[in-house]
Amino acid sequence: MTTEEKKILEKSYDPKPVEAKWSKFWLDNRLFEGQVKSSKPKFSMVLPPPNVTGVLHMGHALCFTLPDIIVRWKKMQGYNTMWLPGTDHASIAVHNVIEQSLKEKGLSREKVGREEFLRLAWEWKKKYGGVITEQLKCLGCSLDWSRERFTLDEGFCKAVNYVFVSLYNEGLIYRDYYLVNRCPRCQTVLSDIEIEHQEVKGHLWYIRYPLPDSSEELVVATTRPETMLGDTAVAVHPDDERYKKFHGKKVLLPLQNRLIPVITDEQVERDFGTGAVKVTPAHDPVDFELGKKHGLEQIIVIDGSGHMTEAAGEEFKGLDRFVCREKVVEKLKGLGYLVKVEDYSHAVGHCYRCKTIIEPFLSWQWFVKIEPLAKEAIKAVEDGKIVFIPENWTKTYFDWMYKIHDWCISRQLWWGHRIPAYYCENCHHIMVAMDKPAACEHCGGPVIQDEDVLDTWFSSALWPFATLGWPEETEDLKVFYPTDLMSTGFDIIFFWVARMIMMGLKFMKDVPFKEVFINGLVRDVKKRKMSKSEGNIIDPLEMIDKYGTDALRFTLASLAVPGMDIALSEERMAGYRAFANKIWNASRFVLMNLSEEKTETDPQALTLPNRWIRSRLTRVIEELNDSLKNYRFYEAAETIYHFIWHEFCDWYIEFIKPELKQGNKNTQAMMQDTLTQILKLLHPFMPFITEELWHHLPGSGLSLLAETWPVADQRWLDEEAEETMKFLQELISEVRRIRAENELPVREKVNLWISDRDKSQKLAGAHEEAIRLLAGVERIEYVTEMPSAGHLIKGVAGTTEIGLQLARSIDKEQEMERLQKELVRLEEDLGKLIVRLENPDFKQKAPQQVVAEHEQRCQELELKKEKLLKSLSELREL
RNA sequence: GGGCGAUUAGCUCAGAGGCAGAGCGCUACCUUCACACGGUAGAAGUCAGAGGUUCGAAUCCUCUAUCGCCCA
Repeated sequence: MTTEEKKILEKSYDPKPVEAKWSKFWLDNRLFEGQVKSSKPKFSMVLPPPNVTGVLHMGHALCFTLPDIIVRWKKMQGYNTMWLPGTDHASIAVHNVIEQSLKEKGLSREKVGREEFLRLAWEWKKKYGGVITEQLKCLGCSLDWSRERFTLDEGFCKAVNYVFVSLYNEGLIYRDYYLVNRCPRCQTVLSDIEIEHQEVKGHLWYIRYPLPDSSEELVVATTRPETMLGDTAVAVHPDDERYKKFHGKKVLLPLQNRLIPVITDEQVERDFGTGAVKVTPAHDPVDFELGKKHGLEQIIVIDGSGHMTEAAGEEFKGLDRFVCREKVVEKLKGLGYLVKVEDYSHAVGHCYRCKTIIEPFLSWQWFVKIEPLAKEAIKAVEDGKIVFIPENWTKTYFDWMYKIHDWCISRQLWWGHRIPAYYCENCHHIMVAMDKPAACEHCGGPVIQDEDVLDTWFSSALWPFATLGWPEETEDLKVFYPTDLMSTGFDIIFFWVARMIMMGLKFMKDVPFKEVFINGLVRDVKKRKMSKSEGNIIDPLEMIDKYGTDALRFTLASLAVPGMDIALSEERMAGYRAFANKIWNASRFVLMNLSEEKTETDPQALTLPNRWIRSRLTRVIEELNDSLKNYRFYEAAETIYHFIWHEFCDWYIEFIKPELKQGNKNTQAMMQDTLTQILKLLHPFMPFITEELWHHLPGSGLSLLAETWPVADQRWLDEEAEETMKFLQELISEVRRIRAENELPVREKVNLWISDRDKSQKLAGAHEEAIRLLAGVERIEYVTEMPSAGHLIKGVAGTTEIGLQLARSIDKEQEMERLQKELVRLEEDLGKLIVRLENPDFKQKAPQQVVAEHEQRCQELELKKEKLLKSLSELREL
């Protein structure tokens, strides 16, 4: 930048050109890339890969901004940082997109075939898969794009196959004929955790199952009458007196005219319905277990698309399951089998992708035997090798891990990692291998590969190490695994975090990350989930357009209280846009007041405001480090915000104006240096504006990101400067307050009297110019004896009495009223203190320091009260 | 049914034993020379309710109410 460009700043900050410039600059200069060979300590992370189908939403914005703050902070602290980005192939989501587009053309996946379908999917990925990554770059995240990965790229496929084969060979992956959750719309099975339970208002139908050749009958209650077509038993509790006479008998299944046994099992809940339940092993998870235990036949009456099968009977075959329900009920009613109907609400499983009601479905599927893996994963957290932040998520994690079910990993989809299992067409022998066997290892017959693909989460579970080149022994793997931090939402602790821990421990023999930071959900201002149907989505790109990326990032950081959901408000964002503008203008002021030649600071000759701001800065650095170390982003944001606006701008800059006017070079240099430190501290939160401003300062280098993080040098701490400054601030504020209360316009200059002459002259004497400027004062008098209240308007700064001399005369009544009001307020505070101090228990039991603080405060208030009373009596005597 | 969290200024939220806080909004004054996306000053609270522990509770414990989320 030329000197000319450096000098001139626009009057207000325009984020757009600045953001475009620096995001390109950072990438061009490869500032985000991790180094394989480096003497620095490493800090690595992997980005939770967004779906290729994704468009950037606030959840992403939050989940990516927070760790970016950490990465930039770490990098400036001298770490070799590496944050690996990438995308997830999102099996079901892409599958649905392609199927939809086929449907629009009057085609279906069956019609075009697997090969063509996959060709279309890859084409789609090429075209749209980069959208989300481009949007990510807008956020200014310091991601190492040279290491970008995709869960379906070549290396990843190899890793996935390797894992599948290994686990199979160890007996941790098996194939079973099992009742699984199937989405009839997506036409695939889903794992247990892909099911969302929702309360649904339904009915409880009571159906009569008669005993043949008898007038007796059993009445069963069910929420799904259509499944009765597949009943193979009725179950009662063995101790249920009502039904003892039915033990060992058979009942007639209406509509189907089959005889089914009455079985007894302790699992049966006697309180549910009539205490007798129908058993449909092929269509209900509980009944499935019951059926296995009692050796019952499994009759499939509903197929994978939610339609009735042949086994349901001629009359119902081909009907949709819900149409069939109505028909069955109607039929039962007509034949007198329906006893009654009750309203009943119960939880029903829905597909997490398309919200269709799940159908339990009996079929051959692949499973991961999870217990041995979960055991290690539990231990790692118990041993503190992985820490959840906030820690209450640990409990949730354990709760889930202890009652974990085997994981159904096969999906009846085409887009994804095809299961590396092969079947002999002759003898049906199963072979699991990295590559397709030429022929059956038993009989030499031809082999075909399993049609199904793996659950998307199976591959994402390998993300922290497969992205680093595993199963090859790469340098990246050696340097960057295990990663240091995983930042993600609580909604995928089970889907993803737990499984990464299991797979990492299994295949890398080490945890995939040391800390898991769980951020909240981003909600709208009314705390509702953002959703398209509600129309309450706040689009991050729109916000960036309106307020700038830095403002968006700062808003998210300031609202990120660990463990809490975020209610995002646009007003707040506008506030932080103003903050960006404030920094812009503070920098503008600094630039306008720098002299041409380069100056060095002389720490020995610093004036009060400089000593004060450096002392404060030192404390702020400590506070920031502490907040960031503990992921208290909101706290860090508040600290830096307050420091910049209300200390650096409101007091420091205002205070040094006289010194600058006098051409104090030392102050100039100090001001510039302080601004530099501030820009560094703010950089992780607001990378764009800070980078831009820093480049305007003389002596800047390649990038602020490559600079070192400020160190809290204890030598800068200056109690005396802070004390003096506090007095001057109180003094100035008190004058301003009195001015405002007496409606004195700025132009009407007043004279200021300050008591305690020796002390106050020592504190304020050197800063009269600043006091005059900030308080609108003409002449300052230091006195030992204050003139009486009739001549001055009185106030107290700290414990020092002050008085303002007006050009016009004082309104006695008004002034008395003002003082009276203040006296009342003061006495209230004092009263509370005295009550406490007069309590002997307090003095005895409270810590000495607390007692001392109370006593000191009490004395101060007493002094103040005395002065107020004196002023009042003086006025009264007038 | 089990679990987790919330309830503090008009709004959004901090605070986790020792003076009740911030931002926005509101009121009044101010276009003073970095900034009106600004400055100065101000008003605004039964810290959901009831008990308890403590010298002292918004903060710890128990219960209640309301709202939200997760799991079954």
